[in-house]
This record gives sequence, structure tokens and C-alpha cells, in this order.
Amino acid sequence: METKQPLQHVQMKDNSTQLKSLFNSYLDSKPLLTNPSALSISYSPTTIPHREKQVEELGRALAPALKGFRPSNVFVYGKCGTGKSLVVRFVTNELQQLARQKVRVIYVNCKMKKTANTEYRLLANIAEQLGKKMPDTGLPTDVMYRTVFDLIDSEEQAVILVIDEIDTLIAKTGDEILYNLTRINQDLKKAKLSLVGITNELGFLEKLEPRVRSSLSEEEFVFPPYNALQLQDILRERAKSAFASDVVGEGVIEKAAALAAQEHGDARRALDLLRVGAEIAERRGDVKINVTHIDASQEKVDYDRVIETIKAQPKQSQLVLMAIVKLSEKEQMIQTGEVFDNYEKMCKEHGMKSLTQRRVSDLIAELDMFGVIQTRVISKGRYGRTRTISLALDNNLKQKISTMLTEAL
DNA sequence: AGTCCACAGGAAGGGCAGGCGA
DNA sequence: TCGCCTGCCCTTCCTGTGGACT
Repeated sequence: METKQPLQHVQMKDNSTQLKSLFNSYLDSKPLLTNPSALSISYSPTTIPHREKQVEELGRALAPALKGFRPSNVFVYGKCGTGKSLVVRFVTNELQQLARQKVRVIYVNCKMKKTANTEYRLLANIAEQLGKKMPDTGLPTDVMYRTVFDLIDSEEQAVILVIDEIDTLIAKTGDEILYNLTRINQDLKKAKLSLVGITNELGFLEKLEPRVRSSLSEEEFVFPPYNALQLQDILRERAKSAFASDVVGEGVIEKAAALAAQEHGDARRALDLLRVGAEIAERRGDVKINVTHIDASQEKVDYDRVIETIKAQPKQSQLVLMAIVKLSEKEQMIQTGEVFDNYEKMCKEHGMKSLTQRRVSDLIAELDMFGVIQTRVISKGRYGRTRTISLALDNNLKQKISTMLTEAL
């Protein structure tokens, strides 16, 4: 016992010294990333490479707002990371600055849970941006519509309502809300309302009822994916603002662009790869970012995305995933029935009440949507119709997730 | 050609929590 | 306090499906 205490003391002193030296060397080192926000999604650049045509077309469509006319409703399509939201924000910001009080832009993102993913929340969000705080729940929907209507029509103005990820909202609430919003427009006396819908889903409009479709879409723009060369231009442009000079090594931009181009030309991913690559280089104490940092970055970006998704899931969903992970250790292709049996067993082990197969089926579909697993509906003839499930993760990641879930449950 | 399996997935509604207004 | 409203998670009930089997 007597020998233990001094040992512990020495250990603590060592840690402290170690940490002090780490902090000091961090303080002394020159940061590679001088302006990290330039690589973030929310950054608003002054130029958007390879989107000149889209900026001009959208600008032309919304320009009537400057003269007090109602611009056409607009729909913007394109896969994620193709610059849709960026261009819409850019154009509407410029428009608002030029028009001052005459034009008002309201931006809502329907992917943001608890913010605008239901009819009520969307209306509450609009009301809040127009200056009136509404309760999170409790009021009848017609009261919400009336409030929003009164706020919009309170002065002579052109209101441009940008609904990002509009497909998410419609999938959840139905298209009635879009019909109601276009109807509001007919009753407005002073103000004019235009909608700008942004979606990843190209066939989105076909899903809407004809009466909604006809009232809604007056102009449509498609944003094509970026190719590797275009992504390089984007990265170079952002790198100028983000990094100190001469810290981006040879081939780094090309590598990040090429990796992102493989994923349907996603600029967001390209920026993530570069940002995380820079962070890794900094942490390793390197003075330059090189391609090995981008390789490490790719692994980390994938890992972080999956871990964050899984951590955010409710316990039941984690148990379903755990059942899939355990089954995947024995076989590659798993079926819904097996997952459910395994899940029920695990519920018993953890003293939890199990959900019905119907609900578990939905949880499996959600995990698929998040990209954690891959599923495919197949028919085995006489032996029924089912979904085959496989983990969309490499062995290393699978192992880490298994450990994480075991600790979490 | 008809049957059958093992689900998928849509629709309806229950129960609960949170909030509002009278 | 009570009735009403919403969102959310869930169950129950149901129809649909596609290919192997008879």
C-alpha cells in the first residue's frame, strides 16, 4: 500500500507535464487552417464556380420581386452537394440586399427535425422568422395559417419562401400544405408570396396531386453533379480562404476531388475531406497537408457519419442494429425474420419490451435510409417475400460499432 | 393455373406528452 | 382545471407481392 501512493503521485505529475507540453506545443504551432469556416457547409462564398448559369437563371426568375411583382414559384433539383442551397441562398441574399424592405426571404430546412419537418413546425418556423414566436405545439393548424397569413400580408412586400429538402416534408405530411400555401397567395392583399422548393428527388413533382402540381411549379432548374475537375476548382477557391499559404501539398486537392467525384460529385464531401484532412495533419504536428492525410480523412469522415447517426438513434433502433451486427458475424445476407427473432432475444436479455415486427420493419427501413445497412426486397417464391439486409460497413468499422453498441446498451 | 409463404408496407387509430385558451 | 389541439411512437389490421412449388 505504501509503495502505491507515491507511484500514483508520480503518475499524476507525469500526465500533467505531458499535457502542459502538449498544450504549449499546440500554442506554439502555426495553424494550418486559418479560417476553418471557409470549408464548412454554412460558408457563403462570393463566387460559386461552375454555377454561373444557375445563378443567372434563378436571378432572372426571382428578379420581378424587385419591381413589386410576384416571381414565379421555382423548383430546384439536384443531388446533395451540387450547390442547390448555396445558389438559392446566394441569389436570395443578393436580391434582399438590393431590394431592402421590399423583399423578404424566409428559409426553412425540412430535414431539421423539431424545426420544420411537420406542417405545424413549418408554419411556426415561418411565423418566427417573420417576428412572431409561436408555441412548439398546442395551437390548431388554422390558427397557425391565419397567423402566418397576417404576418405576410402586414405590409407591401414580396415574400420568397425557400423550402429546402421539401421532399422530406411532403413525404411526412402530404402535399396539402403546398396547396394551402399557394392558396394563401390568392387571398393576399398587400404582399406577394413565392415558393422556392429545393429537393434531391428528381421525380418529386410527379408524386404531387395534379391540382397542387399545376399551382406550384412554374419554373424548374436542375443542378447537375460536379465532375472531378470542377470539384478541384471549388476546393482551390475555398482553400485560398481557409489555409495559410503553401500548406496544401501536391495532389491533395486532386485526391479529395477525385474521391468526392466518385460519390456523385458531392462538393460537400470534397470540402469535408479537405477540412478533416487538415485537422488530422494539424493533430499529427505536420506542417503540410499531404495525400495520406486525405486517405485518413476519408476513413474518419465515414466513421464519424456512421457513429453520429447510430448514437442519435433510440435504444430500440440500436437493438435492431445490434441484432443485424451479430447476425452479420455469421452470415452475409440476413433476412427480416431472422433480425426480428434475434432482436426479440436481445430485448429479453436487456429486460426491454420488444416492438412488433411491423415497427421493426420500419426501423430497418430507417437504418437503410441512413446508409448504415443496405437492404433489398426479394421474393423467395414459395418461401415468401422478404428483405435481405447487409451491413454497409467495412470490418474495422463493424467491430468499432459492435463495441460501441455493447457499451451503449 | 392455382396455392402458398413471409413478409412489405399502407391506413387507421390509441396513448402519451406538451401546450393553449376559456 | 378542463377540453382541445398537435407531434410522436407505436400497434393492429389489412392488402399486396412475386416466384417456388404442386
